[in-house]
Amino acid sequence: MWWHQHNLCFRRPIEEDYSSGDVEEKVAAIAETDESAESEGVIDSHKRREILSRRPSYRKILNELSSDVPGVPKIEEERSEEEGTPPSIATMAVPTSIYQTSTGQYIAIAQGGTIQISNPGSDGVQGLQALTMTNSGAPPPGATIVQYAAQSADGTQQFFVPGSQVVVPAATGDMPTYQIRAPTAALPQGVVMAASPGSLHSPQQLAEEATRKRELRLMKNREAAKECRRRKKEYVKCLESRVAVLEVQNKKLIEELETLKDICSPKTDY
DNA sequence: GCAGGGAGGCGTCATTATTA
DNA sequence: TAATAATGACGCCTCCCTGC
Repeated sequence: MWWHQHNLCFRRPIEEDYSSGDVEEKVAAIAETDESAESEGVIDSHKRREILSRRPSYRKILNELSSDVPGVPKIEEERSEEEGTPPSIATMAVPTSIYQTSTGQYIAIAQGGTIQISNPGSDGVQGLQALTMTNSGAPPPGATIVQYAAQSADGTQQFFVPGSQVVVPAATGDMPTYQIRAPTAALPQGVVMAASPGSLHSPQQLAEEATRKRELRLMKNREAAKECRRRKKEYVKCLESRVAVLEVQNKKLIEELETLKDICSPKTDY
């Protein structure tokens, strides 16, 4: 079976170095080699073991198990509704720009103008808050008013924006409102200007950029670790259920074998 | 109530796998 | 091949159970 091929060995020796890709092809090729080798009595078991001990992905394992076994749920690429993802996030576009606020929140501006806010401590996309961009009212030339229904915004956030853009607080209405615009006029108090990576000069700016990148990387890895643990739990559940099924099958086969033995071995009456 | 231990989750780092 | 995602390992924390 497939999981026997992988031998559930997730950690390969460090000194071993494989190039990525085509595990299945290599396994199949080795299997063919084994068939021909059996006649010669030579099996390259070491090479086979090396390739088969490659650490698999839980997602890949479970998806392939699912294709083999009907009824086994597949791991979806994105989280399902069990995670409580709002419907608007389900169709979330890929962020093209990610900014960080002074309070640590991350703002992703996707293609099409969709804006999401993510809290670093939040659980994945659950922390994302959908924003809407409007041009209502009479914004200054070149300005876009950003309205968002933040649940915990204090209205005093400062956004780090790459390039020469700034985010200007513009309270118009009940919701906190910001404007992203070029600093053609004098900057209001509290507005933060951030240079683009290409124009960073001072060590302080470089350090801030490095810190931002690190925070972003940690946040992504944090979410990845959560997702990985969720997949691992699902994978273990899948294996446990498969063990139960196979035990039942094994028991039935043993019973069937005993029945056939009784039928095929006539009693000798002397 | 309290100490101790096991289980489970989380964040981070290092490493490996995958993708563009 | 570089960038990114995925995952193992480790340490820490919290919760729950058990024995005293």
